[in-house]
This record gives sequence, C-alpha cells and structure tokens, in this order.
Amino acid sequence: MSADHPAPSASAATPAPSDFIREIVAQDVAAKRHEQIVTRFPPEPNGYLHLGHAKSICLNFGVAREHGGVCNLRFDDTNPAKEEIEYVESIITDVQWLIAGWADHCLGFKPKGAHPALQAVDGKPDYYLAPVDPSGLSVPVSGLAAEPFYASDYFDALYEYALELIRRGKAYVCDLNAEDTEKYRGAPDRSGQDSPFRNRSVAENLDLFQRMKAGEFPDGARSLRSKIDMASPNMWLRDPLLYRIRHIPHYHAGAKWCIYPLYDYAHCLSDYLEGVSHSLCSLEFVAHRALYDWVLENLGLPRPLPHQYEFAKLVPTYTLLSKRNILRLVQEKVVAGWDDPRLPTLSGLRRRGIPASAIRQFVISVGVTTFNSLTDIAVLEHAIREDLNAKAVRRLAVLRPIKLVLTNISAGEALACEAVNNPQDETPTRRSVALTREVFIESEDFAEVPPPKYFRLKPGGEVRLKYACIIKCDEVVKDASGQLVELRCTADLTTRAGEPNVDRKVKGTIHWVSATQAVDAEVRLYDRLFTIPAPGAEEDFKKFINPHSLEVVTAKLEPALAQTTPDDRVQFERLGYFTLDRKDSAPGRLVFNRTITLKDTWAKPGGSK
RNA sequence: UGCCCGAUAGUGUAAUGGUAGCACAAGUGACUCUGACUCACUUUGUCUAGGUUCGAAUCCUAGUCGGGCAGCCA
Repeated sequence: MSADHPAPSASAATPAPSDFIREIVAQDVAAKRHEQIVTRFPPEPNGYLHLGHAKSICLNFGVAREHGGVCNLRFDDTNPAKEEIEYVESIITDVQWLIAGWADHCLGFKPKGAHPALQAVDGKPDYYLAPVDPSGLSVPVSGLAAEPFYASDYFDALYEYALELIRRGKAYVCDLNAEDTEKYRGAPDRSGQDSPFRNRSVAENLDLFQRMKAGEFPDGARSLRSKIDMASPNMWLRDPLLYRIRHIPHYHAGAKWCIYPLYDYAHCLSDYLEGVSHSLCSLEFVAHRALYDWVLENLGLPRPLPHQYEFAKLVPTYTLLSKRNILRLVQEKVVAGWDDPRLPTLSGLRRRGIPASAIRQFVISVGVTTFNSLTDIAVLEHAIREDLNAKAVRRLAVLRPIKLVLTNISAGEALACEAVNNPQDETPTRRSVALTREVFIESEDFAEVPPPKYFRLKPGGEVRLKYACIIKCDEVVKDASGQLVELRCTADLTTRAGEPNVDRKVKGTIHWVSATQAVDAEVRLYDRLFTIPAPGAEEDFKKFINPHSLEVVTAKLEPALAQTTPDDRVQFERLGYFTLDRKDSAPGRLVFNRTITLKDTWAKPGGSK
C-alpha cells in the first residue's frame, strides 16, 4: 500500500521519452564526445522546490539514467544574501522523494570529505567522477545515496580561475558603482561604452582583485568584470560582472569570503569542475549561453567542455509556480506554509498525497520543447488518478452524513458484508464491513425532489448499499423546523451476497457506514487555489484566489480506516483519493487530506448528461 | 524601435522533404454493486502571404502574433 515507489516493472512499461535534448545527448554518446553523461540539478537554496523543478529533475536525472550516467544535486549558492540551510534541507528531502526507486542510483557521488579546492588551473580535480557502482561506495548523508554538491565549495577554484582570466587580459577590476555600470552598459538598441577602468594593467588588476578578496573595499566599491564587448547586441556580453563585494557570511562557506562570484561565472565553471557533459536550464538563459562558452574558452580549459541547452519551463493552469509568488502566498498567510497541500511545492504535493510516480509521469507526458506553453492541470490530475486507481485500497467513508434507519434490522444486529479492497488487483483481497440498523449515507445521495436522471435515493425509491443490499426509502422524518432527521428504509435482505436475489439490479449504488461502528475524522477537502487558468499573468493574483480552496468536514469512516498510516493511499468509494495528513494526525486524531476527487461525469458543471 | 527565440485540434506534444499521429480535455454509446475504472466511436489542427520542389508542418523570403534580453539575482 505504501507506494510512491512502484515496482521497476511498472515504470519500465512506459516508453523512454524522446525530445530534442535527448536527441543531442544520443548523438554525443554515439560520437563518444564524453567519458560519461553527467547532468546536474542546480537549485539555489532560497525557497522550496515545486512542480517546475520536478520537470528539471526528471529531465536531468532521466537523461543520466538513460545513459548510465549521473546527475549531481548541486546547490547554486553564490549569493549569500538569499540562501538558507532550511531550504537546503527541504531540497534534499524533495529531490530524494521524487527520484526514489526511479533514479536514486544516478545521484552524482562525491567521496565524503573530498577537499574541493582547486588542484591546478588547467587540470580537473578528480573527485567529480561517479563510481561505477554507487551502492558500493555511497555514504548516506541525510538519507541520500550521495553528498550533494555546493557551488560554494568551488570558491577557491573560482578565485584561482579569476586570477588566470586577469593574467590573460580577459578580466579587469572596475571601480564604477552599480548605477554607473548600468549607464555604461547602454541598452538593447544602443551600444554601451567602455568603462574608464577597462585598460588597467594586469599587475594592477591582480593587485586590486587580491585586495578585494582581502576585504580592503566596501560593498559595491569595485567589481571584477570580464573584458568582452561593450557594443555587443547581446547585453550579457557587455563586460558582465564576475565578482562583487559582499561583506556577509555564507551559510555553507562560512566567513571566509567577502567577494562572491556571480551566476554566469560560477555556473559554467562548476559544471566544468564536476565533469558535467550537458548543462540543461530554462529558456531565460539562452542569452547567457554565449557567456557560458566565453568563460570556459577564454580560460583555455581542456575539452570536452560542458554545453548548455535550454528548454521551456513548466507552467500549469490554475496555480502559481515561481518561488517569489509562492513565497508571497506563504508570507501573507494565504496558505498555511510551504507545505500547504494546495501549493504546487513538492512538499505540498507530497502532503496532499500525490505520489512521486504520478508527478514523474506528468512531467514526462508534458514533454520537453522550446515553446513557452501553458499546461492544462487536468493532465496532472489524470496522472494522479491513473496512478492512484491502481494502488489505492477502497474504503467506505461518508463526508456529510445523514442518518438512515433500516427498520427491519434489529438494534443489536450486525450483518457482515464482504467488501473488495481493490478491484484493480489481479487477485483482490476482501474485508468485512458491518451492516447495522442505523447507518450514515452521504447527504448528496438523497433527494426529496430528485433532478432528472437521479440514480440515488428518493422517497419511495430503491438503491443498493454498496457491498450490502438493496434498500427502499419508506419515510422521510423531519423535525418541527422542517430539517431532515432521518430516513426510514427497509432492507431487502434477499439481495445480499449469497442470497437468491443478489443479482437484482437497481440503477444506483451508494456508499454508507455503520452508525454504531463508524469512527470520526477531520477531512480536508482541497480544491484549486485560483479561479482563473493563468493567475501568474495577472498584476494582482490575490484577487483570483478561490475562497473554497479548503473545506473542512467531520466525516464518518468505516472502522478499518483508523489503522491508516501516512504512506497509505486510500480511495473513499465514489468520492476520491485520500491520504492521512502526516503533520496534523496523531494517535486518536485522524486527519485526512483529499488528494483528488474521482472523475464525475454526472455532477460536472453543466449538469447531468 | 536593436538582438535572440518560438508558432501543429480547446491544451500539450509527435511527424527530421513522402498517408498530419498521440495524450489530456470535450461529446456519444456499451459495461458497471464506485455516475469511477474499462471498452468502442466522434468533434476539432499545420499563424499569413509568396517562393523552391514531382511533393512542404518541415527548406527559403517577407509579414503577423507571442516570449526573452538593459541585477553587483539565479
């Protein structure tokens, strides 16, 4: 039942995905351009991972996995102002969860205690290569098969490379402040101007840069810049900054540094140092690719060099996917935290009960292209239902109970009924549920004035109680105010399993629980967080928050549900898939989250069919 | 009004000069002790205009529309 991690055979059934990136990789493999395929997943630890990252994770780990390669989890932590250890921990947990049982054997390996310092400017350090058999060498850290990588572990190496760039006349120390730097840069349709400090001597640059590192200058006073082309039509080639001064400690590197490298300088070299063959990132970095190549080439590094390829981000409907916007929802308490089950964060999705395998299936089915698309969230929902339909046990639960009395069953009686745990199993197992005089049924399953084609219970009508028998509604009892008190019905006991009329057909079958044996539970019914398909495109997305994204009910459950664990996947028959909330449940207190409803072609907006 | 990228059913994605296919969504029906699942069937597409070619979604030209680029963020 625990089953975010299907048997390998299950995933082997799905054909290997194909896309333009995998074609490139396949060509490189065929041409033997790299010793092995190495990719990386490089989040900055400044927030929680979400569905968009899942796409990147599945692509990067997927490519590695398909070629017997590795994928490194690397923290792209070059900006100490934004990064926190809390995020590092959540990212490790989420990555581990998403790839478990699928690509965890591809996780890049770094020998424990390896010293990350540079060995030689022209030679690669040798610690990046993954072992042939990770299981034989791995030292679990936080449950991971390997230690994650940190860009900040390369600060020494990066500094040495910067010195080399200066020696080669390819970088200089610039004294322009941020504002003036921007002015000199020009605009997309207007050439920039050379910095007045562009032609300093190598000796002066070397001296100044070393003094920057030594802490002689305040934040922003100077920067190290590449010397490329201030007239380039590509803004990112107009002498972009390599290093800035920041007198703040780093969560991982400590207090050693007061100069920190920028993304464009650190990323390509980090890839290089780790032996990355294919560096996959999103489309907004297309313009940066020239800079990525420039750094590597102007350092004269030996080939093969890593190459950057870009793909379109995932943008699903009815949700928000940027860290910045999710952070806002968390801070403004629109949701309860980063792991709120309504959020598209991996921790939220996990808590909601969505299996990692369903997320993987979803991002794979969406494909990898260079087209900025809007993906219908229904594709995710389909993947979740398909996954859960196969693995969830069926149970009876009533969300909004009304009382029903079976007048021909006596008060102390309990008729055992056999119920199927999962009809999708090859050899389904069964359990017993008790039919008693008083039961609860769903209030939606009774209508005093039924709409057309209503298959459920109505006055004088018949319906089958699932796994039990057919009942007939004889009387609707109301109190003085007209409120429904109970339904009085007779049970046709000859329609029970093993009885002569078991095959008698009625149009409707409804779920129920014994009133005397039911256990109570808090059930959280989640719906989409936004009312419009593309809240991210709005100036103020808060105007489009769904006021009904969470509804809490006290439900009546069949007793077997009291034994549920957070790893279980359960279908409440006719209602949807549910999971125990791992945070708020406690012994004696059951809290269930609705993962997703069952498809309902009857109650669809637009009415009956 | 500089440079770069993109455009195939409602949505997403294949077709790599040779029959426009798949998934989701939507609809119809069958089945059903879950109005679920499953099964069958159906609707809907190459941005526009030229050109190359025996043949163009694919190649070329122009246009249209959309996205990206001017952080000492990543």
